Amino acid sequence: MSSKGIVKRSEDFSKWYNELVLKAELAEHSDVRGCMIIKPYGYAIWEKIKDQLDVMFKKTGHQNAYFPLLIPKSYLSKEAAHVEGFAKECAVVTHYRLKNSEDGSGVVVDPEAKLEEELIIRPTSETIIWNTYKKWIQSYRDLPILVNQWANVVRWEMRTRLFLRTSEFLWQEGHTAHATKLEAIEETEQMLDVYAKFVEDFMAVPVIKGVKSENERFAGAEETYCIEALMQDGKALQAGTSHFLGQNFAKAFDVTFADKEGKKNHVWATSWGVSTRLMGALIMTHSDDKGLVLPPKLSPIQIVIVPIYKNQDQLNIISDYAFKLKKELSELNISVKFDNDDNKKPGWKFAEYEMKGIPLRVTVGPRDMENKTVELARRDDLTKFSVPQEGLPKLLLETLDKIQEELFSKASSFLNEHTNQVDSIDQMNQILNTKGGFVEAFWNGDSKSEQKIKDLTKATIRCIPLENSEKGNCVLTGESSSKKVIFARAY
RNA sequence: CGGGGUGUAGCGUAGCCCGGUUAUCGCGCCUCGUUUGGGACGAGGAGGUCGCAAGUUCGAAUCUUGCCACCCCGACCA
Repeated sequence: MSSKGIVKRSEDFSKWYNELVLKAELAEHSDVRGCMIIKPYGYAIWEKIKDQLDVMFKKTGHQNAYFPLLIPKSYLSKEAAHVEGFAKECAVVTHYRLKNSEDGSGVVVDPEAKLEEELIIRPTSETIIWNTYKKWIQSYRDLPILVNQWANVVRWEMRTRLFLRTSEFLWQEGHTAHATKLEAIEETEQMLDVYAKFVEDFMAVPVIKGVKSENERFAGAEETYCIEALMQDGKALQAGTSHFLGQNFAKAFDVTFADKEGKKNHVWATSWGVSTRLMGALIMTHSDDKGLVLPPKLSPIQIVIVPIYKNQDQLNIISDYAFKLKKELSELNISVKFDNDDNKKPGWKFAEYEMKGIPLRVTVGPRDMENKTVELARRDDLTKFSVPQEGLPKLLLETLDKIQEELFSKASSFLNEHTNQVDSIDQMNQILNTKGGFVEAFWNGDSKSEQKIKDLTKATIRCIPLENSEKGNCVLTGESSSKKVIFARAY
């Protein structure tokens, strides 16, 4: 199906990433520019991500709902900053019918079927949701509204990359409405914590929590909280955002509620989202030159059993054992594949499951059956060792946990080693041009300085970390500043 | 939108500069047999609007013009 191997990370990281996505059968390009087909294996990983996040959202009191894909154009113009941020990348529906072309060569848009008001394919759902919340909210008793939706959105990006930035992508967007500012801010922070916890505990990707500078803030938000991850090539990737929207959308859509005293107030809002971009973060954090490396908690298949045999009798004996092991592991909630496909040789299977990132491989051959052992191979560090069949399920369970932990600690070490403090632009450039990574520096808080630094270094402020008490001098102007921020070149 | 590149079988490609009979090779696919502890081997077989359109020519995958699509780098980007 696919030829051997992929280009090395050290040769061409970008190419490595693309080849990996294709060869691990996560996704492929569609015939529409910037759109991707998520293949079953890639989608299985996304489903794991989705299912776990969904549990976490529900535990924090949220419910799922679904709002329409198409939004009246007029909605988008109601919040000024919001339209400014999204207008340039909206796909627009102008007609509702096709007809056969006169020359019979295909179909054409029927000019008679022009829509009175054009429809926008949602780039995000704030506008349609706040238009709806207006109808749902009259009293403080109607609050809070804690709703999430799993959906697809379309943003007509100039340049796209599989999972990292596609014209259409899958995501969840939470949209909540609150009676007080404090409650909305608490919600925003809570969801940021949910994201950070998920990304660290399940994806094994360490993140830095912070808020965005004004320049990088979500269009229409008063404050954008984010988690930032660091990829193996030293570039940053925004992994999730949680926005405190203040009363901007409530005012734009005239959403008010009567408080206990009967006084009318505008509602306070939040929105928060993560997307299939998380797949990109997952891939670029752990994978290596042999292919994908998946953390056990998100791997659709956690253990693969590969039999080695010379004849049907041997296969029968091994199969009996493999099915028994598979059953025992299933009882421990471990997902197992026994690959007894006779058309592929073991070596082919080894390489294939390495490409797919299966965390653990159990190899069983006649020799093993005789010695009552199996061979265990870890995907993350590529070690192999022989272990007794006695007590194997428990050992496998422990090893999966260990892999999960070690992936996280390895990624954390990488992040720490690639976080450097600087106090001059020269130093910043020097770091960014060599090892890359996060650069901590003080900043005077001015958007113009931020832009200037970007022009000089191609680095943007990824975030202003939440815990932050030191003082220093602005890396650009030398002014005294209490804002220690994280710069990086980013995806 | 600027710069670069690509388009030939399911996938990856040679051929193109310098036009010439039946379009190259590898992987994959089908059949049979032998194999199976790190991407097996042999024999046989199937599979092609050479991105699209027009032009030049006795003759076009190859030359000319136009168009389309995608990829990469940049600008842009929650």
